Amino acid sequence: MKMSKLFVQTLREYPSDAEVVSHKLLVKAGFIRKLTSGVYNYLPLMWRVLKKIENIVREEMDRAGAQELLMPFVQPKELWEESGRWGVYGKELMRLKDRHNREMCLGPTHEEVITSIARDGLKSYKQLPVNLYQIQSKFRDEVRPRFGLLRGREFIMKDAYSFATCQEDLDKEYQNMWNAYTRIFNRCGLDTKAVQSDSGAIGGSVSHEFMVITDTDAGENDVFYCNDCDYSANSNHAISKLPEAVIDGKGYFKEAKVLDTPNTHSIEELSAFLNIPSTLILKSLVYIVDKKPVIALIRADKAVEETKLMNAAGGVEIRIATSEEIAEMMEQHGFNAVPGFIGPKGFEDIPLFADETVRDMKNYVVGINQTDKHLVGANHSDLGRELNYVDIRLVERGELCPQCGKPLFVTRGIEVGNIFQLGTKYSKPMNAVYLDQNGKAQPYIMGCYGIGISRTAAAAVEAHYDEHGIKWPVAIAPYHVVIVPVNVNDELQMNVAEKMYNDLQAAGIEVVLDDRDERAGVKFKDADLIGFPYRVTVGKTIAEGLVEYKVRETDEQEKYTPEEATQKLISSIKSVLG
RNA sequence: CGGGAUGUAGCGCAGCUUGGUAGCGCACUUCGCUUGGGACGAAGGGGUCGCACGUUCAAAUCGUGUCAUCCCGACCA
Repeated sequence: MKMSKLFVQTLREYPSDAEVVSHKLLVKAGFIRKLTSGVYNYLPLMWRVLKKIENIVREEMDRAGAQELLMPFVQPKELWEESGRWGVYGKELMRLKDRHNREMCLGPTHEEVITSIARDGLKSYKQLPVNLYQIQSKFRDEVRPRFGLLRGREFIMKDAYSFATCQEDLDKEYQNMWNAYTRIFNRCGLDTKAVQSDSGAIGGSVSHEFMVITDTDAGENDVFYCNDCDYSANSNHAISKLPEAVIDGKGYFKEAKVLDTPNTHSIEELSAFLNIPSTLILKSLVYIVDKKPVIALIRADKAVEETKLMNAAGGVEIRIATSEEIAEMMEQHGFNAVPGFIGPKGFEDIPLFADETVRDMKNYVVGINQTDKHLVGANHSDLGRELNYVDIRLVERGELCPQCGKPLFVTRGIEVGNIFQLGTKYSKPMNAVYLDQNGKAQPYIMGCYGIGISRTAAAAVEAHYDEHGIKWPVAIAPYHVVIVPVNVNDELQMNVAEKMYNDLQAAGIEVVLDDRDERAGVKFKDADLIGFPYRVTVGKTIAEGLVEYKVRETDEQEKYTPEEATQKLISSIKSVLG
């Protein structure tokens, strides 16, 4: 490709609306342009990158035995009613009506459609297991799109769905996809970590997310990991061991009694007033899950992880209750205490979840719904109901690995892929069944596996850049090499540059010849910004028969004859591409 | 949806307080000059000032409304 004809407009300045590196650089270097909020044009350079990622994904999925298909972008409401998600998916589901007033949606994911395909086509156990995938644009009407391609509303995704007759086959396919994902991200030049995660609205039980680790704002997830073993998890799913703590207050309280605790609205104030560690206080928190109140009990020095509580309560939406809502709840139950003095007793009709940290607490302090009073020396028998224990605790820095007991570390990550075990979450309600050996109808055991193609591209930029621009990994770079003749009016320089250009192209290398009549500085700036992995400069040293060879990633720089440089480029690039 | 801001040429911005010919830098076109890290000179092209209504002799500028975009909090590839 001749640079003079390449459709690209690099900018001198960063766009004013971009926050994160990948967004700034992709716009400045002329890869993308925003069309409307969260929706981007993929310009020719970007499209080449995306196609390369797609092809890597395609090759590895095919190699793993999956079959590609393509499903519609628009889906009918009826299917979503079958799965029960029309009502629960929320506003991210872009709903629309056709001219006959039939309700439709833009596909944010395709469990429903693939399940309907499967139940029509997979009638016998002899056809299973099967894994079907597609690469397609998705639309999710995100509340707040941001970070350019990292969180667009429209984005390109590879989504795969597996169907099996038993858990064992699902486990096998799950591992198979895990291995494929590891190969895919490696080939894309990305280091990823597979972390345990919450399964969210898509549902299911076991799931992992593939994270590109990046300690910048672009990483929207907190990842806890252990350096001594393989444990790692998204913060919404992480568990930990806690250091030893005082959880029996018998040294402080001889018997259970109500004590005046004036103005102790916070845990800090209460523990200071009573002169006890906060680990002896039982904290009662009120959340609103799907518009209904839920009480969470947890040891007072710890915080609640809302996603865990939401899952325990079986909801899809959670937030902490407002003080007005708490006041209303108090009133309905004949109390008038303010937040800070809430206790579980007297709210027997409200669902209650006690964190595991509560299980072994004894002779502790708890609110009794009376302002300026607490019950001290309390035990579970004083709470007025049986406690059901569940882990709803937010893991924090400094806690210990649940597997090996060493300290956990935390970092930020960009989620570029995930794998879920769905089980029969969709096949059962949608009556998607096959006949087993005994002729009996059985629902498929399903899994689903996603990769954000456009997000992976952006994550690659987050992981590979410097102050001059992008440093694309060779495997996904829009072009491998740029040849820069310093002076296009110098016949010798141009002849050498064109010969190398032709030779490299003949060898299957993707190369751009910067034939613009610009000063060298302009061409170098653009080459660095766009991020060509290799640059060859044909300048004055051609008089001695030498050209300059430069590697963008490492800044390694050498002088070679044109023939040597050509050979070196071919062998370096071929060794990466395999 | 709450809270904060911004809409003026492809990009980045000034002008608005105090109403009167729409400006600057980059990019683009032509010519000259220059050619190893975003040169220089000259001459050009390009704008419904987000939109609507209002006030006024006159609105980018004042008022009302509306739309869009961005940033901070709850979702997810």
